[in-house]
Amino acid sequence: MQQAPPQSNLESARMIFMAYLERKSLRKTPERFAILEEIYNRADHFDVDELYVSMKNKNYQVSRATVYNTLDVLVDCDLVTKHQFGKNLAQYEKSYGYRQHDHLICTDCHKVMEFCDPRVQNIQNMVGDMLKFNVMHHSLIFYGACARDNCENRGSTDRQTRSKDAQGVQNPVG
Amino acid sequence: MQQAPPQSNLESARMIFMAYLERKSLRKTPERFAILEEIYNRADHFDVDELYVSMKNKNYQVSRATVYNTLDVLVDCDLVTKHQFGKNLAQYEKSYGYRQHDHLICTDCHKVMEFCDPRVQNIQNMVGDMLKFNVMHHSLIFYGACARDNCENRGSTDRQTRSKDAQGVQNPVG
DNA sequence: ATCCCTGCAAAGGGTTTGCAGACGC
DNA sequence: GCGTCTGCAAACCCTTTGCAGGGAT
Repeated sequence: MQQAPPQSNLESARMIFMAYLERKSLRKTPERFAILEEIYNRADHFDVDELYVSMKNKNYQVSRATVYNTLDVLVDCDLVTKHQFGKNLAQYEKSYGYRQHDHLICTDCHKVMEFCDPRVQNIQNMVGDMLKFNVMHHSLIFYGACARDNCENRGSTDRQTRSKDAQGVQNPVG
Repeated sequence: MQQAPPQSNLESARMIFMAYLERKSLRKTPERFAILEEIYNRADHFDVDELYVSMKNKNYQVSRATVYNTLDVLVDCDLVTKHQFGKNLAQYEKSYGYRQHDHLICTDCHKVMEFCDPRVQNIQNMVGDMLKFNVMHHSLIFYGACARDNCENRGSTDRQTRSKDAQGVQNPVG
């Protein structure tokens, strides 16, 4: 009657982070661990500002510069993945204990869905071999229209006028 | 002893563009066709500024605003594809008469290679069906290390200090 | 005590926008 | 002639950077 505690991933991540900082001779500051914790307590995707505001709302004092800096470190040790979902706004997502997956994005409402297909890995291996390329990771995104009844901006194909329709949305990743 | 004229794609593209502008009741300005021509005479990928400078160098008077505006229109009618190769700098590429392909990017020297694997299309179709998602297009990028002898920045894995190593390169797409 | 890391604010760089004049229709 | 498109420059927004003070080692 009980689920696996969501803390377990956080705990593992914390240990991995600790080891990484040690190995690289980086300092184990409280800010770095607080940011890691905040990320691993979140679901889905987020951008820098969402993370920053979220921590501010919990009265945790951090600066944007530190958030940026720490995210770089976390991406480097593979605890966080950075995405560029077609906008000029980096999106992040925890990656430890999260099964390998790729994304579908609705170009109307910007909803993000996930899927997993092992053939992607096969392609990656084969192409890497053929082109003598040591592939470390990949990004696969399908863009299209979702089937939600309440999908916003449905059929707004008119990007002729300089409008904010498809670009100015603050929270693209639901 | 003669190759297929590179103009043929340009001619087709021009006609498609013409029809599109007509259908959308947009104006057929000389700037729009000049930009289309410049793009279809280029090879590989480019960013907005490269295109802008390239036209300036040929003494063709255009403004950046018009380049941005026209690229939007061209992307909308599928004559040009827009990429976000992990940086905050949009890259573009002509897409008519160019076989469908995906990309490998060297994280050291930023060299871009292309490959084509039909299985990607299969995955796209299957995932779209399963998740009731009308997939229009996709982006698949493999990141890794190329095998070139003269690959720059090889092994610069230290992104700890705030450096420009992996980010500040001006011409990432060779 | 050292010097890396944080926080702040300013700078940077790509993209968007407002406005006036030009020109396709 | 009307209304859209262009060109210019300023505004915008995310991200990076410089610097001084603070805290991890």
